[in-house]
Amino acid sequence: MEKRAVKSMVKDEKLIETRRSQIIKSAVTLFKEKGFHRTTTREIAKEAGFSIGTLYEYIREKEDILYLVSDFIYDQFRVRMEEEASSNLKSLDLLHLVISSYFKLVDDKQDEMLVMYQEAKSLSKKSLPYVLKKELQLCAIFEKILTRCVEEGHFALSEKEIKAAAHNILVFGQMWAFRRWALRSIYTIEEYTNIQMEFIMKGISKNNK
Amino acid sequence: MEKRAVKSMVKDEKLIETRRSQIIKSAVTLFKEKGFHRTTTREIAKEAGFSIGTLYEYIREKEDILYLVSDFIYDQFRVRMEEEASSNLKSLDLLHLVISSYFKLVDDKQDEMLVMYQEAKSLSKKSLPYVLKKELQLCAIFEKILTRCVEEGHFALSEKEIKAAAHNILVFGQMWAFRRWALRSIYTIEEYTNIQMEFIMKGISKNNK
Amino acid sequence: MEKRAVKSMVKDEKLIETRRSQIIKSAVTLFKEKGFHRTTTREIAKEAGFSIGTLYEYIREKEDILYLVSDFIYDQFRVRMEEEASSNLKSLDLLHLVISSYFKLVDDKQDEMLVMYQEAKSLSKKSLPYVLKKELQLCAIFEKILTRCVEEGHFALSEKEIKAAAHNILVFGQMWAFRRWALRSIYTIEEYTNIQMEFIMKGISKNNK
Amino acid sequence: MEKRAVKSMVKDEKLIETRRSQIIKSAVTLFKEKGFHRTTTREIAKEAGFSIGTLYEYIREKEDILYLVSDFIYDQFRVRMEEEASSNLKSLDLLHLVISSYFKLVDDKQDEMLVMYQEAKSLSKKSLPYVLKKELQLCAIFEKILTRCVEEGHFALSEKEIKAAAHNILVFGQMWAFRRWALRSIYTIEEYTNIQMEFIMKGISKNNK
DNA sequence: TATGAATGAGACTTCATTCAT
DNA sequence: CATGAATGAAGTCTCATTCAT
Repeated sequence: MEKRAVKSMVKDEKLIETRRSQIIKSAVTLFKEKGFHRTTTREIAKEAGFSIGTLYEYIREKEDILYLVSDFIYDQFRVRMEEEASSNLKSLDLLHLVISSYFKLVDDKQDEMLVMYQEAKSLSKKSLPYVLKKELQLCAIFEKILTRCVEEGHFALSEKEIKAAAHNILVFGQMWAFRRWALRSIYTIEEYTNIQMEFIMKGISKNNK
Repeated sequence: MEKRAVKSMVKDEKLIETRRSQIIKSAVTLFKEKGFHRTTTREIAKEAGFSIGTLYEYIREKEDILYLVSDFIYDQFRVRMEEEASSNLKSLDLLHLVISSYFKLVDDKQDEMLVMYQEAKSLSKKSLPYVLKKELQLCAIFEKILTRCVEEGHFALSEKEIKAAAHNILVFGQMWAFRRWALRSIYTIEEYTNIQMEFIMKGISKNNK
Repeated sequence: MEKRAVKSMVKDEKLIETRRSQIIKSAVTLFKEKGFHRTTTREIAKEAGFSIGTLYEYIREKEDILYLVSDFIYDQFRVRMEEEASSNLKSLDLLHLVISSYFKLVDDKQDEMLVMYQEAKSLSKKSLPYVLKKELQLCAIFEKILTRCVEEGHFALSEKEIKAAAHNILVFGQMWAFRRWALRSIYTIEEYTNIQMEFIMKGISKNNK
Repeated sequence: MEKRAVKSMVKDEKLIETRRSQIIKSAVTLFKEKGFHRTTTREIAKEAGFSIGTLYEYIREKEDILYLVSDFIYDQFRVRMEEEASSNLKSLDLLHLVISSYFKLVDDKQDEMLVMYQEAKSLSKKSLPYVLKKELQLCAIFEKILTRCVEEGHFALSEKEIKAAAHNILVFGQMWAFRRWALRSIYTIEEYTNIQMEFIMKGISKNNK
């Protein structure tokens, strides 16, 4: 199974989906502001426009909400990036494209990113593996493109170097969210993208050294 | 002032120092395990070996503990890295040295790092600026060395590129802690250091592109 | 606004009223016995027959209870006295009537009076003005009657003397509660009323001196 | 015994007296400001200029301080008033003199008065009788003078009326302290004294009615 | 299904009092 | 006699979760 099941008292699957997306939306708004621990379930229900009782019809415990949120955000990212990654471009161009649209996405979803990276550690042992797996899926997108680049001779990277590069790209995106307190006063997202893009491309380049 | 004052009811400065380092030690142990929010002040006091009353003789509120912990960890890093950074080496060698000892340090203090990066967001508006400043001080260490390298003609980097590079180096270190769930199964710290070192050095290198 | 708002988490206004009067009743009982400061919120909840959590659904903080109690007691007095004060009597008879029924009321609500006068000083800056205003409303009832008496030529009192007389009457009532340790062993309430009534009537009389 | 014994660990009686008057002075200052319950023993010790440990060498428990304070204030009043009461004047003049100097004293010691009347109810069962007795002693001063006045034919008052009058006088003084929130904006102490003096004198006068 | 009042464990924090130095 | 660090009981308040309606 790709997703961890979150038990609901309600049968109507459609309704579950509707309610849960309301929950997620409200939760993101609030977590952004005050973090997971300082947000109460009551607040989430209120923000979502229904009662605390109703909230608990769609989740079993507070932690479920954090999982739903994380899951949702990751899916958003994955879907968008897989879309880009399926473009019919030459591998090197694709790499550029996906990196820069990833950065753009991060800038767009800055708050969501922040929530995810700051609250992920609050996930229970039960949920964490699911979320980490999603992170690896994002990683895999870059790995695949990088592998193609290597296969097509653009770079000469070992397996491990490819993995490292993929992680690095991902983290460079996350940085823009979690270090925004420092970065935003120095760079626009375009500048940041350019500088990091060059850093990455040189960092995985062949010759040199 | 470099540090935020944390009020204590006790007068004996020596004792304050002793007790506070006991508090810090215990807090790190517990935060590591359960995070700041899930750790109770009672647990911290107990772990430190004294009563809850005594704990509150040395701090004013729970958040003080998080500040003390952050402050302590940053100081540890800064001191160690400033030591390294004052080595009498040629700039390029110094860069290598400081980066690799920084990575070693991160590996060593993995738990502390994790605590710091995961709980920093729980710091109050009051404490946060002090902690962010400390992060920038670490950043500055790398900036200085990079600037020297540029001045000595090893790289051709703009001001903004230097800053980006410094942040990147710092984050590559932090990654080892906060992505250890993925990285540790792929790399040893030495491998990780080598790969990232190469990535960095190429990333800031002159030619190529 | 005449009353300070006390926030409740509960929406049902009827229920709020019910619960709050339970709270007030319990609080009076306990404050009587041990005073505001020595009474715990837990005890109040228990006495009221619900849990501490429920108590806090109807108040925001302990001090709210004291305010509710004061407010309630004052209202009781005001309502009863305004009723009497609207009797269709000649002014002088009305004065006698209202004074003696006020004394009777004080005797009746001895405990409540005591609580109010002993704990009022524990009211926060936030609540105090509201309660003092209520005290002045009681005062005003006597002032009005006295003014009519003066207008009808029964007494010759200046504005300031009227105010003093009103305060004196009020305090003579309160005395019966807060000096009961001394007075009850000397007088019955009827005796006390008679003696003080004469004292008052002579005290504000015309001739003499 | 006139006074309740307050146990001390220290033998030197002189020292006990010195320290206790320091304690009383500090306590009055603080009680004035925040009341007995909100004042901590630590604060009292600090205000008095010695350590909490030392404080507890001279008292057994916090409540002792309240007793000492009450006892001290009453003594002040009694001493001053007995002085006045022993003047060689005709009874009626003496009554005027003692009443007006009592009112003056009350105005002078407004804060102490307030403390006493507001915190007395916090006295334990153990101390209360002693303090009430002191209040009765003050009462007795007026009773004695009034009795003389009656004996000398100035008024025609029964035993019970004398007692009531004495209580009334006392309470009129206290009022100036505990209703100062209302009275001070209407009267100066001289006005207040004059108005109440007339009220009292008429209130106990013979003829009329 | 939806509601929201009720619950109570448990969190943080204070402070009177003790006792070794 | 003086000190002040240590103690821990007890207080206020919060909030996730339940359940009758």
